[in-house]
Amino acid sequence: MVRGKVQLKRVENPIYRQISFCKRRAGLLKKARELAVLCDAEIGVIVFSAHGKLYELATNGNMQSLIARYNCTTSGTPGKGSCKTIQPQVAEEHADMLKQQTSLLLKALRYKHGRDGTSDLTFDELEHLEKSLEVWIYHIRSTKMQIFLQQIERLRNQEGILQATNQVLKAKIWNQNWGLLEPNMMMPSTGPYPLNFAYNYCF
Amino acid sequence: MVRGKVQLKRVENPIYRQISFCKRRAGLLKKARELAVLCDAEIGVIVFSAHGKLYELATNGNMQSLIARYNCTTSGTPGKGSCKTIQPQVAEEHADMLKQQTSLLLKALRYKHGRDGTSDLTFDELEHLEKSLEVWIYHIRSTKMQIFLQQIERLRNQEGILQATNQVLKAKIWNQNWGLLEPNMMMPSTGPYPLNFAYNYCF
DNA sequence: AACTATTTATAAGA
DNA sequence: TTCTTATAAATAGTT
Repeated sequence: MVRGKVQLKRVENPIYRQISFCKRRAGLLKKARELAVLCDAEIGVIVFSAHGKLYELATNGNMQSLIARYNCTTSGTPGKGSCKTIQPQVAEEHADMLKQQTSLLLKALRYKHGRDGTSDLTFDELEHLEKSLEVWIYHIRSTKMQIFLQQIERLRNQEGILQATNQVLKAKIWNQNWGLLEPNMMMPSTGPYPLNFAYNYCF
Repeated sequence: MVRGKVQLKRVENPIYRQISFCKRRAGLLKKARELAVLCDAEIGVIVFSAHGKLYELATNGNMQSLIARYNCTTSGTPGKGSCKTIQPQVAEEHADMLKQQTSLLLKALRYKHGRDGTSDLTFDELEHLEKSLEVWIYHIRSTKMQIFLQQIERLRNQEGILQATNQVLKAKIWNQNWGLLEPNMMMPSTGPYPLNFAYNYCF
């Protein structure tokens, strides 16, 4: 039985802590379900036990769509700090290299052009040009493949959340079109929804 | 006072529903905080009222990191269904176009090459080649710019969540390296963490 | 898992 | 809204 008020501190006995965790977790999820039904709310609860086990509840049946809605609602206040990425640097290097080779080829062609149809380019120069072209093609292909492979992997990972985001955004747009929500919902100030919609949908 | 058991159905009177919502929401968040402290759990609660207002609790102080951890933990079971994207199609078309022009240019160079250093290409043919090259460059640049612009926008949107993901994953890797977690945590079967880490970090 | 003495939450009233 | 209070619900410790 309960002896005195519960102290708001970690239960030290690991057995009791585990029992408490089970009971209170069940209680929390029950409360969440009740709140959702009684008050017409949409609720998500994520619980990680001390050992990393995940328990979850999404009253709409889909945690991803709830997270998507959460991200949409909070999109006006994105996390600060810079996210250093590797890929853009690599692609930038490739781009610079391609630009150099482009100008080289154009220069060679213009040189030939200036000679009024007759070529001064030697066999070796042409061979060099061909090799450059092949290197160029190689880099274009490898860059393209890199991008595609990463796109595919990323899309696979993000598929669910983007779909859910789109559902939420489509619902918002539908509601906007039909004017079923109050004005502040029709023109939310928390984020540029059509922009996010486009980017999330396309990418 | 409470009269009889509460029926698990929507409170019809909107005034009472609103009052119930406030009280029960406060209760739910309190329970969540208690569970987190008493039982050493990490908990996130997201509540959307019927009118779309957001209330949230993340016991670690950062909902994004919790969502990131959630996504990592559930990454073994991604949402089904296809996410149609526009960008890959566009890029594929560009790629095909580039491939055609590449083979065209190589063919022209090989033809010239076969003539043993002397050019049979007329001024018009060279002009055509130069124009093709310029079109090629234009498409490379526009494709590249498209990709970069979308990358930038997407990175801006995803910055926060990816950072948080990385924190969680780095922590996992650190724990793996130092063996602080039990074996099943050191080699989780729910997803390829290093792979996800790499992709999230790079892209 | 089940029990039960208590604490805690909360619906309705003020 | 906030406080009060009667009652339902949750749960800590035990079995």
